[in-house]
Amino acid sequence: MERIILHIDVNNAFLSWTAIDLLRHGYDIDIRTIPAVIGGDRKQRKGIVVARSIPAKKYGISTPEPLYFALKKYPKLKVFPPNYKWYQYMSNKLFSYLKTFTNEIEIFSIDECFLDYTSIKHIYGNELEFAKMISNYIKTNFKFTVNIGIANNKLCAKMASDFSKPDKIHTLYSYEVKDKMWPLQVDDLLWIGKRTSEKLHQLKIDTIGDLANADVYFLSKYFKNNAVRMIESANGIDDSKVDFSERIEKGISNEITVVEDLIEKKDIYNALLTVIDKTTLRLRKQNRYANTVAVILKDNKFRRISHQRKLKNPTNNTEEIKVIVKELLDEMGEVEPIRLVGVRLDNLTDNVYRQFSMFDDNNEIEKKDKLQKVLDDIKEKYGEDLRINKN
DNA sequence: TCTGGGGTCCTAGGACCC
DNA sequence: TCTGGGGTCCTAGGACCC
Repeated sequence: MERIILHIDVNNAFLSWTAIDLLRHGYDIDIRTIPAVIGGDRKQRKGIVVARSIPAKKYGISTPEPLYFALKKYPKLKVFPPNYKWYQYMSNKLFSYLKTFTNEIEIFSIDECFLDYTSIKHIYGNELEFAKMISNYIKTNFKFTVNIGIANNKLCAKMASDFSKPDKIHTLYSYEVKDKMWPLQVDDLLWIGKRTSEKLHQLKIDTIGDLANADVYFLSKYFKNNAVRMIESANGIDDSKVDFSERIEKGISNEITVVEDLIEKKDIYNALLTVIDKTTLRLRKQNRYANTVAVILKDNKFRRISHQRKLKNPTNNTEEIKVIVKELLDEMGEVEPIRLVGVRLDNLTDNVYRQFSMFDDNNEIEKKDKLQKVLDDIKEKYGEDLRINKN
């Protein structure tokens, strides 16, 4: 039996959700109807456009582009800060509603998901009618709009939801791929990013149809194992399942752009300390442990440098990770002025299987973990910004 | 005053083992 | 004065998504 997959995508999610937030607080303009963007603080060097309204798009404003450029294109542009907690709330509201129909929903990001309609079609009937129904419900009750793509697999459903916006429902059934997808630029195909599309254009592969009919041996010379996947995608072939199991992150990371470039190693390390606190706390909240620790830096020329280390024993202890981060940072030697510092904890496991060596003091390790728990509890109680004075 | 932050997956090359 | 081949693990960096 052929599968029926829906891809549901919130139109201009962050901007729409901020618009709703503003309206409910008495703001008299719906920022979806004027040239407006959601953007970071330029003084904090976070000045990029995260989302833009459709009127802003008409001035050529795109995402993610520096706010500086966006304002040059349209100086009267309205800029609003992001509110991620609110976005998460709206996101949950949407997904909870969709889960009243089926649990076969894969949350792809904060504002989009796949829904496997195959097994509920006999209950709710024709998928197009169903899509219209949920689309209307969301618009009426949640005050934002979505695009819905309907297809026989995830890839085509996602491609379809992207066709034209906002508040639209598109189908891209397998038999429609040739007519609806092949004429599009190869750049529009999922998983074909900037680098790959540049290479493809050099090879005179410009449309998705060109790629669909390209010779796999020819393409393998340039894209290795990817070539097969790319050609399959262009033909609208995708066997991947809607994965509705609870998503467990493989690794967690935090990074922060610093206000002024850091030159001294000790300043870089100090900036990393705050990041480590944040990341390790997240890890402990999940009751998990990291087997790999990585330090990530971005220099003033926007080059990323990273060093990582696989650990002998998994840990989620802040102090232990600080020591490793320090060592990794020292390993990196001389670096250019640094604008971003980050930490990534990888290869996460649920249980600590500590291989205590006979030289380790088990009591010491247990004490450390207990102290960590006490500190976490204090932070929980008094807020994360509390800094404990060490004497 | 130009360029965020959080993820996943892949690859090339080196180390090391048999 | 020659020097394999396969496999696994690890690291650094790149590409992609939102």
